[in-house]
Amino acid sequence: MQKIRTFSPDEKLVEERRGQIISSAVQLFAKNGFTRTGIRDIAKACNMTIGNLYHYIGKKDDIMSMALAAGHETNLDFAERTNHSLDSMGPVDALTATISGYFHMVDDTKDYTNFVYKELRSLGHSSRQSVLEGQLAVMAAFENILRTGCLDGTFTVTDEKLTANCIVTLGEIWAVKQWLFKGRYTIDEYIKINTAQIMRQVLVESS
Amino acid sequence: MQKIRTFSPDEKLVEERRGQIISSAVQLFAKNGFTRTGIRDIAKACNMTIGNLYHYIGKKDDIMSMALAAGHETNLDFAERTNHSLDSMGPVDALTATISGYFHMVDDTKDYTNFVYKELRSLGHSSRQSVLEGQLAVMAAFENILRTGCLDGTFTVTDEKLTANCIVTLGEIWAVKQWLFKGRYTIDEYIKINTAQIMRQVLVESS
Amino acid sequence: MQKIRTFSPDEKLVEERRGQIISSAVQLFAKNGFTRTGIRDIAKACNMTIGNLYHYIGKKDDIMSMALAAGHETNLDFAERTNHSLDSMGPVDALTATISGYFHMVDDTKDYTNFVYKELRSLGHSSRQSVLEGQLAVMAAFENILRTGCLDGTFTVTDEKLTANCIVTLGEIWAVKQWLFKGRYTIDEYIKINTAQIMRQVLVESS
Amino acid sequence: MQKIRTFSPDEKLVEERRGQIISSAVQLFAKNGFTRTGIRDIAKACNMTIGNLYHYIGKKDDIMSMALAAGHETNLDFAERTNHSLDSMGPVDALTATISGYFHMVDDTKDYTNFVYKELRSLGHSSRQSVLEGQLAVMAAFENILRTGCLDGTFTVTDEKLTANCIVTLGEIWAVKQWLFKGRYTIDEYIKINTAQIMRQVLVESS
DNA sequence: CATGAATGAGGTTTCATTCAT
DNA sequence: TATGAATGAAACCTCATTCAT
Repeated sequence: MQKIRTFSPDEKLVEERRGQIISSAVQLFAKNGFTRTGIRDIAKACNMTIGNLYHYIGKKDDIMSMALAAGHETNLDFAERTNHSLDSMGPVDALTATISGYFHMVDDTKDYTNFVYKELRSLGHSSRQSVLEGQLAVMAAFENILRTGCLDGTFTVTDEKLTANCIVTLGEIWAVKQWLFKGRYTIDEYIKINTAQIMRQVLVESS
Repeated sequence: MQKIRTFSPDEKLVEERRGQIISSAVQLFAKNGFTRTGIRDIAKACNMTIGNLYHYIGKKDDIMSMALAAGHETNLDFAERTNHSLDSMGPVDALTATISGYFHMVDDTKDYTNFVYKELRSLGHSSRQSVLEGQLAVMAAFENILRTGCLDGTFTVTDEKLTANCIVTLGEIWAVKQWLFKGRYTIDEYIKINTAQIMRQVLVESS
Repeated sequence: MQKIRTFSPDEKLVEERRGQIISSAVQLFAKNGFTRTGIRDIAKACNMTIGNLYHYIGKKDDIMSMALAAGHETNLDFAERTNHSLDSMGPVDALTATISGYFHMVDDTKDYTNFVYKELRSLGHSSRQSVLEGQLAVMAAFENILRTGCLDGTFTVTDEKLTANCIVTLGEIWAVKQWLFKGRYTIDEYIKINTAQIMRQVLVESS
Repeated sequence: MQKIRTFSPDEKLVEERRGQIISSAVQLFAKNGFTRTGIRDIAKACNMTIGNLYHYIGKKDDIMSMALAAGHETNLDFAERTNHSLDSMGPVDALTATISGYFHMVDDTKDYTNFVYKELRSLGHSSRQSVLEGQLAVMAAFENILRTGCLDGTFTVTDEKLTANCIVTLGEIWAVKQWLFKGRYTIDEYIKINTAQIMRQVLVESS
């Protein structure tokens, strides 16, 4: 988590420029992958010259680190918020709300999800660990809801880990398989159908 | 599907060498991505010299094309075999067998699956179409079973496409998220649990 | 010796700023060389911003020119003072005093000496000529003393040029080979021993 | 002392090409310094293309390392040979022969000497130590002769280290101050005069 | 059939210099 | 007078591909 080199003393500006860089870059990374995306492409995409871009980063890899860090934080935040949802709701509502929240989050950060699917396996050890940590936190949040539901008899689940993974994956796949869903479903329809299916899986059968 | 250049007239040898090249390359592509994998790495991995390797391919891209073509064929074969399964079994058995068959196939070709997840979005239009066609064929096979089951009252499914996608995805994810499953489940356990879950989703509730 | 561009009409200030710039820069040039020393490093070392620094110089090369000019002047001054020393002293005292004066001067301007040793060969023709002229002036001053001593029978020297060069070099080497002398000799010890050795070389043997 | 990357398995060729590279590069480094010398310049100087040059080195720095290593070895060899000279000669002959040998060696490797004078201060710690070690070995060889001569009453020297340094420096300066000597002295004349001077310094005065 | 040295275009990165504020 | 963001040329380095042996 070391500081990234910059030549500018103006922290506000640095933050702003880095934001532009990351969001342009993640789009390109998601489409073409890290290696195929040239610095020139990134610079062009965020209307900077190459030289200027390098005032805000130290090297190309830094862009990836920053993008991963941002996504990681988003995941941790989501997990934290989710863990509070059980305070005010029953398991069924909590699960419904969390699925919807997660799927919407994925929809808002499609590029990040695709980028991670593309690059995860080629990341260095520490970056990779950090990404996985974020994903595990989200899964743990779902597991928590499922476990609570099992304890009070609302849900019946053989293996919470696997079910949580299934839910998370269905969300991610929305971003990853856009080619399949585009034009067929809106995100809300997709959520509705999948939520129904998931509920069929986990709810105790009411005779 | 244009012919790939070779300098050798011996088709047997060409076939053999290309097989070596593809299987070495797909491993590397899955781990490091196409661009990060150098011709040198591929040559080393299959114990050829660069010069010799270039006797059997025309350019680096050809290796990718060949790998994709091989995967495509595997998918089409699988779909075809599956479509015959209903001739001799009921929908429940057919679904169970097909899930198992598909998941095992993914397990046997993990590298290919990861490679596709990594590179699909950066492929050129025609290669991409061809890959998607293969995936759709597999999905269609599952849809076919589900639809048959619905017609005879065994299954109840809101949206066959989505359910088929869910099944296929759960299979692929076995390869893609090895970091999550490794050491926790064997492929057979994974199949068993997921099959059970899927059945809960699609089987008509027997009161 | 063309004028160096400045945006400031205040000559006092220009002079002052340039002094700061040169002394910071020469230190860095001596350690890292001209090319490896960035404008940024120089600006930081003299607590200016890049923009401000460029108000007092036209281009990076100007800093080098100014540094060389300053050293050149120091050399000429030294040579001039030396040429007067024979007016009031005999050759032995004059030589002793001049050696001491020269070695102390080198000690005071170590950075400049190292900088010249590093960069001399890569200078353009005219800068280079100017530096050499300064060095020759100093050598000539020593030659003059030696020649005078030879004429009056105090010294015996085969080749005044070479002996003068030897003396000057022993002085310069104090700055250049600091790694060898540091902690072993003070400048005054170094002067004492070397003076003795030089005297043994040049004094007529008194039987 | 780690191996330098090469793509060629032919060690003979690698050795040969590296020899060409080093000798071309050292010339350029001596004249323009390491940083000002571009890879293009080096490639041009040894009639290679940039790409081909990079088959025999890993990075520009490697060229410097190799050049330093070669010079280092030359120094150690010289020191070793010198240490045997006392076996068969008296101190006076040994000193005369060694001075001549050393000065000739410097003359043969002028570029290396100039290169070291230019770059020593900007080298990283370990390269630097290695160069200094070589220089100290040569100095120690001279010290050894001087000390032997003092013990048997032939020489009288106040400080062997300083005298050894003086001798070595006079040799190096032949390469460094070519501008001063060129056209005035041949290397043999330079050796003759300096040897005489040094002898005057170190020989016990015979009344 | 096999080899690997050679090529050169294109990628990333650095840095002196300018100029609007 | 002072600032530092922006520029773009040029540096280093990689790698797919060819071709003489």
